[in-house]
Amino acid sequence: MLEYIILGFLMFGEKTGYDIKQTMKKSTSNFFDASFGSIYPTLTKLEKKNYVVINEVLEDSRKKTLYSISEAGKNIFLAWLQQPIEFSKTHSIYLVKIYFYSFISKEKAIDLIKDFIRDVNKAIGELTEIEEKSKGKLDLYRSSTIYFGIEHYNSVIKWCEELISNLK
Amino acid sequence: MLEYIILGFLMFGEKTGYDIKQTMKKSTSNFFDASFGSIYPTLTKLEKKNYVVINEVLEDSRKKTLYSISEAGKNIFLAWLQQPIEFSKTHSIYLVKIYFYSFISKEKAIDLIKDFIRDVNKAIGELTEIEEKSKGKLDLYRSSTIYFGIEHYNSVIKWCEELISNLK
DNA sequence: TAGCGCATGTAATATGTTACATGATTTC
DNA sequence: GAAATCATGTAACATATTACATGCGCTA
Repeated sequence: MLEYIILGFLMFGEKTGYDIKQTMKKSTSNFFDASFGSIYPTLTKLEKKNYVVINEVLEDSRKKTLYSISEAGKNIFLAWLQQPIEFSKTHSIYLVKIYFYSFISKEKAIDLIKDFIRDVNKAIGELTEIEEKSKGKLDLYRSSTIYFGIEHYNSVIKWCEELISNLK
Repeated sequence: MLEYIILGFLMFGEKTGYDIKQTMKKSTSNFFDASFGSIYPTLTKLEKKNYVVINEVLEDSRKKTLYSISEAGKNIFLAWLQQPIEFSKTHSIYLVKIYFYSFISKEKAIDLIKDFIRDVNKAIGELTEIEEKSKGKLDLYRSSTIYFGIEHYNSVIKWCEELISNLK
């Protein structure tokens, strides 16, 4: 999976491993993120498969390893992209915990859910900031996914609040 | 994670590994699921830690390995449950793909999104069936998570439709 | 008697995170 | 001169999936 996503980011232009991590943080992190510990080994793997090409440069007196996508890389990326969207059920650990809340007191449950709402609101704030900054810079698809994140988190909060009011 | 979730299911009563899988399918699979290949080894691990107790029985001339939660198991489960809900960003692979749709034609993108909507609708149908069957049988928390799934999928469809209409 | 559901389990494989390790450059 | 950011990478560890392997009991 990560292989394709990295290729996707390289479709927008050559990048270092560090750049990829930054781009993820500022764009897909609300629905997909990866660590350096997976990005660098994946880039090495992609290079061995000849899907990316390495270009060592000295930029601003700082040496960088720039990766760019090869023709073969573009081909397999586009083939993947045109395959049906796999409908994978979203792994939401927060729901799992709430699922079992009948085993704790109502008051404790409400407190925990309220704390959670605070965290979700924080995430909305971060995403809104990203949305503001990227205004006009992104294509419809990319800006829609950010918008989706905000909408989704809002619906999570709404659901939490309804749950609390039903509990009372 | 799975360790706690299995303990949670055992809080409702003793179960076999197979039972746990079935229960997940009929309750949490829209936001959390596990395979036999992870359930059985986890049960063994929990037994070694003395968090569950094994009870080999012969039920309907069929031998079963029933697991029940121990006092120690209840304690660590409840301790986990009362800790703050970790706000983990949801991993949604479908969004990743759509994020890169600027690299395919608008027509192709619309077709793929429409196919996806069909799959999501199918999932809503399955969840609605589960909701119908469990009506009145579940506590507020558990029924809320099912309701959440339906609401969430509906919002995914709404978002997809808006995206399509914006594309046109 | 074939196939399905019940029931348990292992091995190979995939996939990724966290922590560690290093070192340069830039900003305060 | 300290701290933050840029930049790359490895090793230990965690976690889970898929495929395989096995076998019983029920039903069409």
